[in-house]
This record gives sequence, C-alpha cells and structure tokens, in this order.
Amino acid sequence: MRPKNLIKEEAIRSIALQIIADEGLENLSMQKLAKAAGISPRTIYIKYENKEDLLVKLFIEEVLGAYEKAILKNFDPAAPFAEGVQKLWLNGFNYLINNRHAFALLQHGKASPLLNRAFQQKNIKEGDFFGPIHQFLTLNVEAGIIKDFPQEIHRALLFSPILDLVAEYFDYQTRPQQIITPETILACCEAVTQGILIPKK
Amino acid sequence: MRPKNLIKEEAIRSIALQIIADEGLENLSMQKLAKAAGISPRTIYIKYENKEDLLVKLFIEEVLGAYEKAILKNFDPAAPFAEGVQKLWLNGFNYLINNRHAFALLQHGKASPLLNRAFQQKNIKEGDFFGPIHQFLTLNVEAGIIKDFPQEIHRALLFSPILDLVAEYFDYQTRPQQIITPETILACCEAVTQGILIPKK
DNA sequence: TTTGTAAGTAAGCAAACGTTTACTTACTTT
DNA sequence: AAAGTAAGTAAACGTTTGCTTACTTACAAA
Repeated sequence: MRPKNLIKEEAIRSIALQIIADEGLENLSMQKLAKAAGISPRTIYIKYENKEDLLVKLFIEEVLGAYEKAILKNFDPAAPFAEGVQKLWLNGFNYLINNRHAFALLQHGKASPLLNRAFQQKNIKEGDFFGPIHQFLTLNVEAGIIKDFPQEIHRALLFSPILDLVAEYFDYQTRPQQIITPETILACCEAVTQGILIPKK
Repeated sequence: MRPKNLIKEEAIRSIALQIIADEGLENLSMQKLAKAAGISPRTIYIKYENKEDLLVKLFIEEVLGAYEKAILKNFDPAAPFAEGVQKLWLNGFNYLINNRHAFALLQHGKASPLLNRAFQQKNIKEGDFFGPIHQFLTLNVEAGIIKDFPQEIHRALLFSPILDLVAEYFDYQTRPQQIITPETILACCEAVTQGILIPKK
C-alpha cells in the first residue's frame, strides 16, 4: 500500500501555524491551508476529522506539548527555588522567541473558547500538564520557602509575565532598538521572585 | 430626517461582544450578528465600514476604552507605590470579573494580528493609552522606590498576572469551590510587589 | 402638505466556506 | 503480472460568508 507522505503531514501543521501567526485564527480556512501547502483540501481530512479537530490537535500536541517539553528541559523540581524559576523562565523565553508561530497559537489558546475547552479536558483526563512544576511549587510551599497560595495563583504570578515579555520582544523587533533580550529576562525573573520594590537600607 | 436608533446601535456592540465571548472571534459573522440583534445585515454597514472596522472599534472604544476608565478610577499617580498598585489591581480585577464579554475580547486582542496592529497604531497616534500609569511608574523609578526597568517590562511584571487570575476566576465559577475572590487579589498584589519568597528571619 | 434626507429593511449578489464524492496514483503483497 | 489497498487529487456539493442594490419608512425643514 502507498505510504503516507510525512513531509506533507508536517507541511499541513507548520503552514497552519504560520497562517494563524500571520493572519490570525479567524482567517485560517481549510482551502487556504491546502493551497498554501500545495495539496488538495481532501488530504487534510485524511489526517484530521474536521477543522476543529485540526485546531485542537495543533494546539495540544504541536504547541502545548512542545512548549512543555522545552520549558522542562534540564529542570529539576528539587532545585533551589530561585534557580528553578530562573531555569523555567529562560527555557520558556528562549523557546518562544525561537518559535513565533507556536507562541501565536498559545496566545489564541487563552482567547478561543474551543481551545480553552480542549485544554481543560486534556488536563482533567491526563492529570496536570506541567507536572514537575506542580511538584516544584508544592515542595517549596511545604518547606516554607514561598507563600502558601493555590497552584493556579502561583502559576499566574510567576509565569504569566513571560508571555507578555515575549510579545514585547517581537514588537520591538520591528523598531529601532531591542529592549528585551535573554539577559533582561534574568533581571525580570529576579524581580518576580523577590519583588520589584527596592529594599530600604 | 429619521433619527438613528441608539438602542440598536448598542445592541450591535453588546451582542457582538457576547458572540465573541461565547463562540470565539473566529465564529463571529455579520449575518449571525444581525440575526441575533434582530436587524438587517445592511444596518451594521451604516455604522461600520466593514467587519474589520467593527472589530477594531469594538476593541479600542468599547473594551480598551472602558477598561482604561475603570482601572484608573480614583487612581492617584502620586500615591504611595503599594497603595497605587493595589488600587489598579482591585479596579482591574473587579471590572473584568463583572464584564466577562469585555474580558474575552481583551484576550483576543493579544492573539489577533488585526487587533494587535490597531492597538499599536492607536498608541502611536494618541500617545500612551494608560498615561497615569506611565506617570506613576516614572515617579516611583525616579524616587528610587522601584527598580529601573523600561515601562513595558514594569507593566508586564506588575499587571499581566491579573488577566490570568480573572481567567481562573471564570474557570472556577463552573466548579465546586471558588479559589479566587477579590480578597485573594490583595494577597496576590502584595506578592507581586514584594515577591513571593518568604523573607528569612 | 410637500419635499429632502437619513435610517432601516428584504432580498440577493459573487465569492469563499467546510466538507464530500468519485476517481487516480503509488506502492505492497500474492 | 495481477490484485488489493491506502494516499492523494480534482471537482463540486450545499451552505454561509462579507457586502450591496433597490426599496420603504420616519422624521425635519420648507
């Protein structure tokens, strides 16, 4: 039997991400995608049930999956708090600035009800997506090193600035000087863990 | 001459926001909007040039404008740092949890290239959108109270967690117990300004 | 009361939408 | 070499899209 063309399968995914990043989720159509990938619309339906199925799989597998893998690379949940947070920040920041298309869909994931629902169902079915981070935070709360907030709050406080900083990074790429670099990130990371107030002498 | 029906004008905007919040930006169509508002599609085009014009005006005027107004209510740029940040957090959080539809489009604004572009152009033309916040941060940097980061970085560190906390607030509304309340927000606000590390004795 | 003007509608345009049918191509197994 | 099978395509299905035309309604000025 004829083997499936893995190159085309990869093309569908990467070109879909590209269109979403450049024109927005609302401007992605199956016809446009097929044309850009140089294939027939029908071919997409061999691999994906329908448009929603394609979007959900793109988001969960291609984007969230890869992001999780990248952010947890060489991360040790038992590491000292500041060191662990720094690792996660650098991993996350570096991955996202080098994967603009994945970043774009990640942003859409927070806005689109479809993707939001898919993420929650995935989390319920397979347990915590970013397990080692959960473990890391629990350890540090139990050791009395960080304040005793629920996981979701810790995550919002510690990690949501990263996405905005990445967005600023891309904005500034189109202007005279870059103000957000990987070096900047270390200072931001410290500010988040220790606060941005300058301690009184 | 026939006066324009202000009720219908308001209906277009509020129902558009509702559809976007419930079904996503990618599922809003002019026909669906007209039907839901009980008017002819043509009527929308009396008030808005096209679909993009409608979306941009909704986002800039209806959502960003109202959000700015709400967040700056009773805010004094000359107030002490912790007090000022607390005010902004409470204003922002309370506005967003009471305006789910506006919150949804705000999230889309970070993901959609169209809305993103519109926001940047608006910012360039009319100067800083959240002027008093700019002033507030500048004052505190100059007084040596907070670290000397660029405005954009301060804003990402100080305010981006709010949106994620609001998202969690809405998520938890559909589940057994609410973990994020206006009272929680004060603790989060303190954690962001002073850090979440527990100081060593 | 007539006239001018803007608001609003019903109906429908071409184009694009997501999806499917009928078919061809390429490869494996017999 | 023939049969079998999955991959892939061209063309088009019916629907919906953004948007427009032709018309009616409601009001203010003359």
